[in-house]
Amino acid sequence: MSVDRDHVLRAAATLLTRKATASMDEIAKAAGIGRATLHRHFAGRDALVRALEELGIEQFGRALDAARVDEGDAAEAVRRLVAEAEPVAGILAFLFTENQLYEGGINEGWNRLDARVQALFSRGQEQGAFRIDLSPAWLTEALYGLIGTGAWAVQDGRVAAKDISRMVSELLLGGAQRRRMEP
Amino acid sequence: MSVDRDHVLRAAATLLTRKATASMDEIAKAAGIGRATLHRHFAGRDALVRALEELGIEQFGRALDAARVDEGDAAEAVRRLVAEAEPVAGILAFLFTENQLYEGGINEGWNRLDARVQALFSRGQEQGAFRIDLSPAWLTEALYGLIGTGAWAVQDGRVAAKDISRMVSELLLGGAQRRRMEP
DNA sequence: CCCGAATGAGACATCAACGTCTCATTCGGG
DNA sequence: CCCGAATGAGACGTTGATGTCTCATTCGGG
Repeated sequence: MSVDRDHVLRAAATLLTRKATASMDEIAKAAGIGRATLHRHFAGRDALVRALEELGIEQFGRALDAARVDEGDAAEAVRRLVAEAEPVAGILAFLFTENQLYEGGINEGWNRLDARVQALFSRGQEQGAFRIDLSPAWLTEALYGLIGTGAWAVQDGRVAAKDISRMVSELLLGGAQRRRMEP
Repeated sequence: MSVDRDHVLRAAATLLTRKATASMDEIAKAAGIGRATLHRHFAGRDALVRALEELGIEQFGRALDAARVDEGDAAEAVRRLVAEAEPVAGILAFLFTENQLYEGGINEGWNRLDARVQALFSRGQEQGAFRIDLSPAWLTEALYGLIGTGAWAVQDGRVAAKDISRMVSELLLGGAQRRRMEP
């Protein structure tokens, strides 16, 4: 009987990824519960979005952990990160745009995650694996942007789901041009 | 006295890029006109967004023309396109997300533009300049996504405006890894 | 200079979503 | 089995945005 809070959040994330302006009623229906019950668990839309943000931060944090971004070859670490982040891509896409849509305080949790991603790119630069003419800050933005773009492309059927992780990491790391690594 | 329709659209684009949910009243104020006058020129919010879409399509079409994407080295053509598209980046970012936010028919005009961008990437692949394991469709999505991400990053001061064109095209073409072109 | 057209400010009704509340129903532990 | 807790459906008032309308003011061409 008791509503599974996590299940509701995941349903909300799935719907909001597809339609960021979905109403509380639509979210409730998508989660298979009544609107009143939704309000019993989340004080309001803001609270729901904030909870979703917490979930996204936690999940992406786990992805960073699972990808062991501090270990081994930086490029491989980026590939692992993109792959681990794939299940959270939808939530990230929603939150990434949400932060642009509504002006308002950024959740402090993002700063920690941003720092870890930036550290990964910095490490890659220091090891000589990444070019230094693209700033870690921009590479971090691009990582988020490409993950979100990929999530939408899959959503709309423009790219196959099975390819998206490779498409994102390969583009981010190697770009569109044919290349050969330096010796 | 007569209101400059184009000026209103540009003001709306600037505001909506920063806050996609801005009300008609906010848009009117941003354009320096009264809300009633805004309604006299655009039947409603939908009409305004559609007009903005027309503007974006036209401007990006001009960017494609100016970049001469059918001529010369494909990589250089991409650089020219990104540079030419920079002034429209804000509108593109807004429309790109708008198309995700609200389900609804896509303006036919986008198909023509998409086709031209995809043709550019296909040409690059055929000439051996671009890798063939990233589909033109995905590269096109990535181009839009990175332009939008760049516009936001500049908006929020995370990347310097003067760098963004190079940041986008270099990442899109060369990726984050150090590389050397094939002989 | 003068009159018509366009504008700005604001009143007004409408509408959709929100948040709160009630009440009957249902689920599940004791 | 039974009672309490949780749920679903829906009514209700509120709020914010929308679209329409009026009216005084202002601009600019003739």
